[in-house]
Parts: sequence; structure tokens; C-alpha cells
Amino acid sequence: MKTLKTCYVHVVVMSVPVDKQYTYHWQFTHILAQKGMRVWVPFGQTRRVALVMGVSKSCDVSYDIKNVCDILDEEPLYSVAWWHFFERMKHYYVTIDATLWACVCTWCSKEEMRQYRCIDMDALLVMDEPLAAFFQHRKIRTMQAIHKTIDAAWVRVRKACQLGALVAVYPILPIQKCVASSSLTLTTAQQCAVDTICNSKGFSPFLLYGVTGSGKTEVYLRAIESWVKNGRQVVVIVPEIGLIPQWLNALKQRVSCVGQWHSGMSSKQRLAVRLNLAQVDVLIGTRSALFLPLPRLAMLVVDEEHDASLKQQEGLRYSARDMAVLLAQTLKLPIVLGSATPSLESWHQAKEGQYQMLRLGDRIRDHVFVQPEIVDLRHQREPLHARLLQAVEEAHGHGEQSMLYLNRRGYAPCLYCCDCADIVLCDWCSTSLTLHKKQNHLRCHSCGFSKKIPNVCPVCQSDELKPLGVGTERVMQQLQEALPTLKVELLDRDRVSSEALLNDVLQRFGDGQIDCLVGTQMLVKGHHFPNVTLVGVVHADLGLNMPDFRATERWWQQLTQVLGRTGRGESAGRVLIQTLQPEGEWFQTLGDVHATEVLDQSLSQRKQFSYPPFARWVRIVFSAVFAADALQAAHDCYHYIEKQAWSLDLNEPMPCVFERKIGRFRYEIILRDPSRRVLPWCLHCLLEDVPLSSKVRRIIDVDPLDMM
DNA sequence: AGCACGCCGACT
DNA sequence: GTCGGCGTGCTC
Repeated sequence: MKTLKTCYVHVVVMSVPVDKQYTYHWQFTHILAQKGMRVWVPFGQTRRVALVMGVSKSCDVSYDIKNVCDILDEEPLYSVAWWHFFERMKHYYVTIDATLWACVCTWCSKEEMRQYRCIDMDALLVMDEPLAAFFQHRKIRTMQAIHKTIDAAWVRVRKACQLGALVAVYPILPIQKCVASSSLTLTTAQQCAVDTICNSKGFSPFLLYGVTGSGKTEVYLRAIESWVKNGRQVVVIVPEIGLIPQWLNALKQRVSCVGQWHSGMSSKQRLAVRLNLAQVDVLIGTRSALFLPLPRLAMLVVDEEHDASLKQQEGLRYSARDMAVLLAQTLKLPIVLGSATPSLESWHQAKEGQYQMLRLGDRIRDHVFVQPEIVDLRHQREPLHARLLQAVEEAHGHGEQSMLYLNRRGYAPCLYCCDCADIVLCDWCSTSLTLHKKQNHLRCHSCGFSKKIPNVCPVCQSDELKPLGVGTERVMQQLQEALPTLKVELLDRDRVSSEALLNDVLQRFGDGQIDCLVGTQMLVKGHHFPNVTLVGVVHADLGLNMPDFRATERWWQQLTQVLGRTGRGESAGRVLIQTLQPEGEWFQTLGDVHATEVLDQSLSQRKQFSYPPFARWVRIVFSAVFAADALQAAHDCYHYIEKQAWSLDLNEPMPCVFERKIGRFRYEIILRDPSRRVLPWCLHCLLEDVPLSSKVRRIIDVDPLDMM
């Protein structure tokens, strides 16, 4: 074997929030160091997984350079093109290597730890180095006894494998027998869409736009099937875990090896997927699935592309949809973005001809659009109007099911003092505490803080405390009192905390064991229940009149998706919308029959006010325990930008909408770039030039979706 | 993120 | 005089 000279590698260390590369000595003379390989390195007192970001022949520094302990990958994890994609992503979100990799490589750190089984303890002990000392370590003994596996952090795995002391344990991904293709006949529009996607060459973004029930899924599946038949792979990104089971069911009938990827999986399951990436035909998952390097990737799909959950809201705030497009562009692949209510960003791209619009026209099957009935909620004491209750009862009488939608958990969103008009606030955030009667406490939906329900007002000691507003729990209560024979179930994050519970409720609803489902957005996510003939919107005004230009659009999208839940079976169904503004003109635009005009109109408004996508926005949030520190940092930043003569619009620092969150005061600056050209570059300068006090945390949100 | 070092209150 | 609280700072 050719012997190479030793060299130096520059790495970022996983799970270390430090904006820094570290240099180690590469002493392996028979393996070429390449960027993109993962290694074990000694880091402080521990060993960590690190990723090689660069290689150099020489290195002159004053400090001692440690050796790389071990190599995890024979080959770089990512190809050159992928590497290029990450460079572009890094630039777009103005992030540093460590942050990017901490986010991207959640899938390749901890899971690797237990993939070796020790078959010869003595051979391990005769290995040189102070390895024997490691084995005196109680940690290893316990590991060996309990898991019959070895923690790779402590062993020089490569050498041990060569000596035959360790053997790698590879989980295997189940491969199903492939059932024959669907015999469903496609509509002309569907067939046309499938053909266009399958015949595309190079980077081809598509916006698959069709009303609920127009058969988008079948288009995806046919296109996927066609690539898989040719030995290629497809990745499907969905906004939420809850959408994965239905995709799995559909895919399992068409292709033989489906992998899934989401935060609900165990590390063992994840490892199985990771080590079998080459065998997978289709990978279906949430945001982070995008970063799994499928070697024969042919197409990307982003389902429900308008959904805000596609944007990560903590850590590195990336949009999986936008990054999927960037990846497709870098790898020169087709990408299909699908929705019944597309985002205005994608709609704009399609109008501009950047994306090719694939339009599915009419509803198939007996699926019809239901004109909603507006219910006047004014002068009404109870959350549900008699008309809605009666409709639920009638549906039940016909042996049909109903759904009530209210995007608010708990019994009531706040507890109000009738004497001093005080609202009980969270101790750590500037939000009101939500009343949860069942758990008998008040809870903050922002930080999770909870306390007992007070008997008297904390401010004026009055005992006139009243719940204000309506949550799902209160709707449940009224339903059960008014219709005691009705089998009602709640579907929100409080009631359904795990995937298993969610599946259980959905299963029982599908089997007809539940008559009426009351729930939040969880109700909306694409489930198909043919027996649902009534959909009630409990409080349609929620989400309107918010200080956010996207609020109205999001409101329209959500209600339109809710409306799409009915009329999926034999009978036409009914939709009742309760509102305090029954004359509101917005109600005329609901439903996907009006989608095109609503989208066009909203887009022209955004253009008029120079909102995204006509300008690029970046929101910078400064937070600190003391308000003055955060404000100071925000001002420093503001003055710096002001001096630069960049063509940016900006306002003085302002308190965030949620001024205080988890005990930290927050101030924000919003940068608007009408030219859509200078922003990433400006931010890079800003990060270079403006130091940040250690007391202050700074969040940079590129393309913010909301100001919460 | 861990894990050390470091500087001030209640204990044998 | 010491054990231990968690505030600050470093890891090649």
C-alpha cells in the first residue's frame, strides 16, 4: 500500500457551540485525509466526533497539537456537489461551520457510539496506548455488560477491528416485497404533470398546485415510481411527523425499500437508516431528512410547501423548502413543491416563470366544494352556537362524523380579574398564562412554566377571577354537557403528546368509535376521513387582525385546509363558521375554489408594500436577562448598520412582540433589503465587526416567517 | 455542551 | 479551616 505523509486536519467538533476550527495531527500514513470525513478527536477531557473541514501539509502554531484518535469514515460523507451546497447554505443563513454542522450532523454523532461488539476482550487489552486504562474505566465495563457493545468514544476502533477484537454491528433496514403499481387511471392533468416531471432535465423546480382532493399524491407517487424503477432515489420532505404514516402506507405499495427520518425515531432506528442509505428507494422525513446524502438521488419532493413548520424555529433557522430548492439547484435535479394553498413566495416564483406551474384542475371522485355557512357569534355566551350544536347532532343522527376546529389549547387563554382588569401573566415571559382546568393549573405556552390556579387576584386580592376567551377544553365541556350521548375526543398537543397516542385517536376516529373530534391544527394535516360530513370552525376571527402581514394569508390557508376536510366521501357535507364579524369580506374568499384570486391579490399587496418576496427581510433578536444589556447590544448593531451607507431600510431597535421569553428580555432590529442583493454580504460584515457581550444572545432569522 | 477553575457562605 | 454553591472561560 502506498504510504502517505502525515498532515494536519482542521475540524469542527460536533455538539460544541463554538465558532471555531481546531487543528489536529493526522498520523495515519495509509489513509488519505479528506474534507468531509468524520474523526474521533480528544477534546478537553473527552473524545468527540469531529468533521474534517480542511487539510494542510504544515502548520506552525505555538501550542501542542493533539493526534486524531480514530477515523469514522473511509470516504467523505458528502460529495463535492453536496459540499458546495453547504457552502451556499452557510452563506445564505450567515452561519458558522459549527452551527451548521451541529444542525446538519445531528444524525451522525451519538448514534455511532454503539455500533461495535467486542468479541475478544484480551486482544483489546494487548493493544498499545493506555487503552487498558480505558478498560479499567467503569463506564466501559457497564457498557459491555449491559449492551454487549462498546462505546466507540473510548476505543481505537479501526485498530481493534483489524486485530479482530471488535466487530461492527450493522442494523439492517427491512425490505418489503413490492406490490404491483396502481391501476388507477390518471386524469389528463395528472398524467401531464407526471410526464413533465419525469421528462425534466437538470435543475427543474415545479409547483404542483391543485385543490384538496385533486390527486396530488398520485402524481408524486407515479413520478417517484418511475425514478425508482430506473434505480434512482427520491427524498420526500413533509412539515410534520404526523404526515409520515400516510406517506409510508402509500409508498409501501409502490416501492420496495422506504426509509423514514424524523425526531421521533430512536437512535438505533436512525442508525439503521444512515447505514443503509444506498439501499433506500425513497426517504420520507421531516426537515433534517434533507441532509442525508442519498447516493443516487434523482428528485426531491416537498409536500405542503406552504407550511410554516418547514422552517426551523430554533438554532439554525433554515427553511427546509428553500434549502431543498437550493440543493436541487446544486445537484441539478428536479424538485416538486406541492400544495393546495401555495406560499406566496413559491406562487411568485411560478408567476415569474422561475418555477414551472403544474396545475391540477378539478376535484376527482365525488369530492365537491362546500359553501360555508356563517354563524354570528355576537351576543353569545357559550363557545358553540345552537346552530353548530344542532348540526353536530344531526350529523351524528345520520351516522356521520364531525370535526370542530379551534386553534387554541386549554380551557381559556387567560384568567382575568373583573375588578382590576389584570390578566395573570407568566413569571418568565410577557404572555398570559393559559387556564387548564383538567390539570388544574395555569400554564405558559411559551416556556412551559405552570402554577396553581389562584383563588384571588394576585394584584388586588379580589376573588372575581374569570376565564377569558375559549380553548379546546372549554368546547369539549360544552359539547359533553349539551350532547351527553355523543362520543367526543380531543386532538391537541396536550391530549395527544406522542405519535402512538395520535395514531390511536386517528385510528378510533377512522373506525367510527368517535363521533366528533375537537382539535387544533393537528386536525388539519391532510388526513382523509370519508365519513366526516360536518366541519365547524369555532372561532374564525382568531388569527385575523394580527400585527403581521402574513397573518391574514396564514389564516386563509388554515381555514381553507380545514374546509377541505369535509366532502371527501359520498355525501356533500356542511361547513359552519362561527365569527364575530359575520359581514367580513374575507369569508367570501374561503375555500380553494377562490385560491387563485386570493393568491394573486395577496401577492399584489405584498408588492405594493414591498414585503417579501419583493424585498429580503432579516430579523435580528437580542436577548439578555437584563433589558438594558439586550437594548444596548441592539443599539450597537443599529448604529453600526446606520453608518455603513448600505441600501437597507431599518428601524430603531424595538421590543419584540413577546418582549420577555423564558426570563430574557428581547429587542429586535428588522433589516429590509429592497434590492434583494446586499443582505447576506452585509450580515457577514456585521458579524465580523460588531462584538457581542457574553451576556447577550443574538438570533439571526433570515426570511422570518413570524415575529414571535 | 461539558468540565475545570475560582472566589464567597454554612459547617466539622 | 473546609465543603460546596454555580459564575466564567476554555477546549487544538
